[in-house]
Amino acid sequence: MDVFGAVAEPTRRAVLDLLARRERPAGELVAAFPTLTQPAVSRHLRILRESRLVDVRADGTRRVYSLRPGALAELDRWLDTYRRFWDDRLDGLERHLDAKKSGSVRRRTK
Amino acid sequence: MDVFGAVAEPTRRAVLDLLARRERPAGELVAAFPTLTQPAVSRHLRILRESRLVDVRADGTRRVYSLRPGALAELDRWLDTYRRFWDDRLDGLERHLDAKKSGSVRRRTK
DNA sequence: CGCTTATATAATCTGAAAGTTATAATTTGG
DNA sequence: CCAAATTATAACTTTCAGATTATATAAGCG
Repeated sequence: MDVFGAVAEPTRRAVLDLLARRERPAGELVAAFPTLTQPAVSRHLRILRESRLVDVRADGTRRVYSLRPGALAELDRWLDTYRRFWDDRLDGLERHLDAKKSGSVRRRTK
Repeated sequence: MDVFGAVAEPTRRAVLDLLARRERPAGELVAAFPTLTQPAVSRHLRILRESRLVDVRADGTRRVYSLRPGALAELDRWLDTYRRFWDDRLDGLERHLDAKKSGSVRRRTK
């Protein structure tokens, strides 16, 4: 599965959101989705692994997952082609600069 | 179908790529995919319409499709959360500025 | 060692997505 | 009007992603 397919799934985006804050062992991620079974989450993690969106490191029996930067950059590059369609008022650049200066995550503008 | 799901499909991304250069009637888009039938492409166009990624305008019997900026901005906003993970070397900003200055589409860096 | 804990994999089921053929709807030109 | 052209929709089939249950694998602990 490619990166586009990987992030198309809401649960997987939620996993990425959790990992964006901090790395977590698989069990914690399983617990974060009470409506899903452990194998279901494990399968999502496998897909995220295979599409290079996350890293895993062993810690005893635990498997600690962390976000992996590179893969999402592919999405960003794809968006480059289209960015000019809404970017002409420089909003995107302003957001970009703002995010960098403050070092924090920008809130939605609208 | 949401925007993430819409762009997850390779054919639909190819349609967006074609529309990024210029607007095109449905028939031209159908012709661009010789391995698919007309209804198959028409269905993809419907999905792109419903997810607000394209606009349609009637021209006689023709239906002229064009790219619609707003929807992809949602993807861009989602990426904002993760951008800092690969943006620390300022590459993303440089690309951003470069693309704006040159007014052209940046080639892949690697 | 076994037993428990943590996670992954296998086998299977199910529903949704995407493709096909056939047909409808709409506009235009003669 | 009628026929051709263009596009959309309907009905159906097939493929595939995502879920479940059951089981395997592997590490830590008494």
